[in-house]
Amino acid sequence: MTEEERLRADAQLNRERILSAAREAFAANPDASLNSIAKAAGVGAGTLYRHFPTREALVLGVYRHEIQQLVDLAPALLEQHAPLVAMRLWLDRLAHYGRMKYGINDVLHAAMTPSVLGQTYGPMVEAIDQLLKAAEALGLIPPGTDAEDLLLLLGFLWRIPPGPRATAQADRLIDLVITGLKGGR
Amino acid sequence: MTEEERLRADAQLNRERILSAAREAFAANPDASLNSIAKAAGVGAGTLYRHFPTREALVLGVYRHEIQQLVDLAPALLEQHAPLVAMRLWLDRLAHYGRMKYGINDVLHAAMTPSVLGQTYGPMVEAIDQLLKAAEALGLIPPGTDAEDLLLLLGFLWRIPPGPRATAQADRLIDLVITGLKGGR
DNA sequence: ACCTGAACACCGTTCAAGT
DNA sequence: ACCTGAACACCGTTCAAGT
Repeated sequence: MTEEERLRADAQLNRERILSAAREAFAANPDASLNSIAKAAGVGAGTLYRHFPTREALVLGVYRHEIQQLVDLAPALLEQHAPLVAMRLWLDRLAHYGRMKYGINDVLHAAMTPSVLGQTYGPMVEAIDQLLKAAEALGLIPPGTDAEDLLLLLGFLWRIPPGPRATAQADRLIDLVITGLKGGR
Repeated sequence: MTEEERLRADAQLNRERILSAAREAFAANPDASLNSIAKAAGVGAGTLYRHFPTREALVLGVYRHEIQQLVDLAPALLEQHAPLVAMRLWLDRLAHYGRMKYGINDVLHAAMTPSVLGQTYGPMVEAIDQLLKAAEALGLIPPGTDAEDLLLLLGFLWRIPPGPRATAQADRLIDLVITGLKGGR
């Protein structure tokens, strides 16, 4: 990233310290306070706020790579599988992220909101759109399903109550969604 | 309610003052602080906390009647319409609640969580179950869909971004869900 | 039996002062 | 140009003291 290069050396170091401390803190407790993260990072509160003006921005910074992996996975799956199989596998992967307790729930929620910082929202929608378009092209689903609609619908994935039944419930609901997508075909 | 009758007269009055103040406060701002609500109700903070130990409990108290109306609506609709039509109308109503900005989003979220205070969760699941069972009985949908699954899935209704497109988006997604329920029939 | 409201620990956010 | 950290206003929650 060019933006990162332009930072002064100490600023760059602080940024990495904050991200590292936040990663640990969120893993232990998704609601960790920003002040406590700043302290753990050995950094003034104001420094954290300049690097990450909002809580969402910080969470997004922490999970940037994970989200990118998810986005990159869509075209990769489409190369190796039939569209609806790729869709299914991608949704399983999304559900997997939803189930980890790293507080990634919040980030995906943030990634789902077409907010100002939505550098992540766009790519997520695009990934889903690729999957939809591939299935449409083969006539597997009726055309016209909106990728943003689907992303909104998929929000249930990170609200599944944790526990041994979580995976089965996710599977059942993904089945229902895919059936809905096929629209009677 | 027998419990309410057993309250001392002043306690009963305070309870009503709190609910009334909370209703107004939440209408203006769903994130209104509990202290500010206690002050607006002319009541000590401790009093609010004894009546409603958690924020959820207070929000639930405020919207108790609205939720009850929604629950009662399911059997009423089933008497006058075919099961899938009743389902559709009920979901429209649910979406309508989701769209009002009264902070009812929070309450429905609370009503969806099988939490300790779930006096509302049970009835909501039951209402959905009635709609599902009626459709199953006529073979309109395959048997076995779990009402709790469906309620979880429906969470998108109160996360629809407000605006002129909200209604249309809700309609599209409800269509998709109903198609998914029908499972190819 | 119920209520009050000061007090506590903590939160997000800002900003003067430093380097 | 960037950082520090005290300070501010506010939060949820508790609990001794009242009636």
